Amino acid sequence: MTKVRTRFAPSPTGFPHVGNIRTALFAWLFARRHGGSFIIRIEDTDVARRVEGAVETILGSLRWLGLDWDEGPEVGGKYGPYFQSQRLDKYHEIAQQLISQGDAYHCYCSPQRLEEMRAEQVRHKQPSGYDRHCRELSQEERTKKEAEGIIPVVRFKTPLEGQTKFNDLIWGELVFENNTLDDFIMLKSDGYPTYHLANIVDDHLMEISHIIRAEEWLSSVPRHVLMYQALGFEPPNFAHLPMLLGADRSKLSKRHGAVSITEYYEQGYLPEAMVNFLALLGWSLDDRTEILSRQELIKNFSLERVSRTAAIFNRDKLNWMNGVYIRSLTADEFFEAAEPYLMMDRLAGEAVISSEEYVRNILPLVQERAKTLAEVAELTQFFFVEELDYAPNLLIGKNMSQESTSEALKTAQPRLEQLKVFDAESLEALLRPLAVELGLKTGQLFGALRTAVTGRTAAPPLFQTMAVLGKGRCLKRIEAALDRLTRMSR
RNA sequence: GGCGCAUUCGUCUAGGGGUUUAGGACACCUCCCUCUCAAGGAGGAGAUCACCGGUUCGAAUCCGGUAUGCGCUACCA
Repeated sequence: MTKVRTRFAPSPTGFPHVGNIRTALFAWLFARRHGGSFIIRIEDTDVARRVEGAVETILGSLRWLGLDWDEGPEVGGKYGPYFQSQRLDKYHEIAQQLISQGDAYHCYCSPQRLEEMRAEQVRHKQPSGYDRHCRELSQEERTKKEAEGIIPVVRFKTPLEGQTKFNDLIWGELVFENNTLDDFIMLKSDGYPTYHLANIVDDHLMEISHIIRAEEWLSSVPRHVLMYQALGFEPPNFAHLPMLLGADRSKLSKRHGAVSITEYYEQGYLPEAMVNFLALLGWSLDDRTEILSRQELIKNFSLERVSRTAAIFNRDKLNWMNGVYIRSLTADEFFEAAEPYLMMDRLAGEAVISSEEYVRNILPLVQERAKTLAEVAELTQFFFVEELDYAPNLLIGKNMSQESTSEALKTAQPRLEQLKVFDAESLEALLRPLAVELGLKTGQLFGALRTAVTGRTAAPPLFQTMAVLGKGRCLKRIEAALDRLTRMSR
């Protein structure tokens, strides 16, 4: 195989869609798997849809996921420039060449005429497509149009008959009848190329070996192949990836929830989990392996194992996988990962700054309970608040009354007070026998204490939680709990 | 309307003529562990392999048709 060169060619028209990022991942994996190059090319040929800052966001997302590029924005490369808006001369040159060869022509049709033509076609339920009105214009007709000041577009002169065949690494051999293709626009009247022109020119000039992109481009391939043929260029290999769908099986879009990869960062998904999850959307190693590290992914990735059916983005599975990755972190790594999210919360953020040690003690208690990093601040909130806020009846456990609960807490109070070493072992050694003494089940006593101390019925294990909280806070909270209980009876 | 593609548990998927009582994972349910929640362990339920026909001794796997879905059909990518 010749040197592998793949590219990711986003257009900066908005946020980085997870579907696009998945495409980037596959192209990156393929390049890395074969020791090739991964190139980023910005397809900014649609002036009207260009969005400020989009390029930065896209690049930032790739960096976050660890998808590094060998050529492209910021790093340069000998095939640059990597922004199509800076390569206009190349497209004009090729367009001119095709015109001279008789493989392309100027079209002076107005948008209105095209629109009417389309409406007419729809009305008569005819195949849509350009009617080739300007295909055989004479020199005089053209000079006349030019004199009128009409700026033409350039259309490709698609062969009227014959077939165009090509092989796709994922879909196999595909055949299209040329007469179902119309004379598409290559160069717009604003001087910018359309996707089709810019794409084939750049992929050729940049010596791209494998075009790995989404399935939605599959039906454009014959057009591209026709252009490659007219130009005498060797077409690259094609590999079209199956689509990513929303839960209702329609193209993944905003109404399906988070579609921008940036939202996954914001919600606290780990890049490793995201990469692993995305890789499994349309690709699999075998019938059982789910968790694969970046290195394993690179080592095993192959286009042969890419599926041909569209995949629905399954949020539940992502959550599970993110949990797996969170649990695999060391305490230090988890702290590093969670810190930025903690900083976004006022109380947790203050704690990180004023007593990092305290926070470092807290985090292990929620690590195996968190599905996302953004969740950590919420899970640990009770460690940071001054006053707990909860419904008093949460203190009263199963088969317990207000009195028995008060009694239990009151008995525990002085004993905790007297405890010399306030760690998990000592607490357990103290509280288990206490439950027996009070004639309570451990769940009853511990439940009351848990609510008193955390304000919740679901929390990390009690003894560790109390130990981290410290004797002072625990006693204060138990006192507050007793207050609530007595206030209840009035 | 035309062209193209796809269709295996709710979801992601394995399996590509006999080894399949169609395997795994998420989600769901039960039980175990257990101070709650998680995590972990053991089970369970869940797929007439879209449908119809054909080829074959034998089809989820090959072929044809139908249905459904998706993509393209822009001076958007």
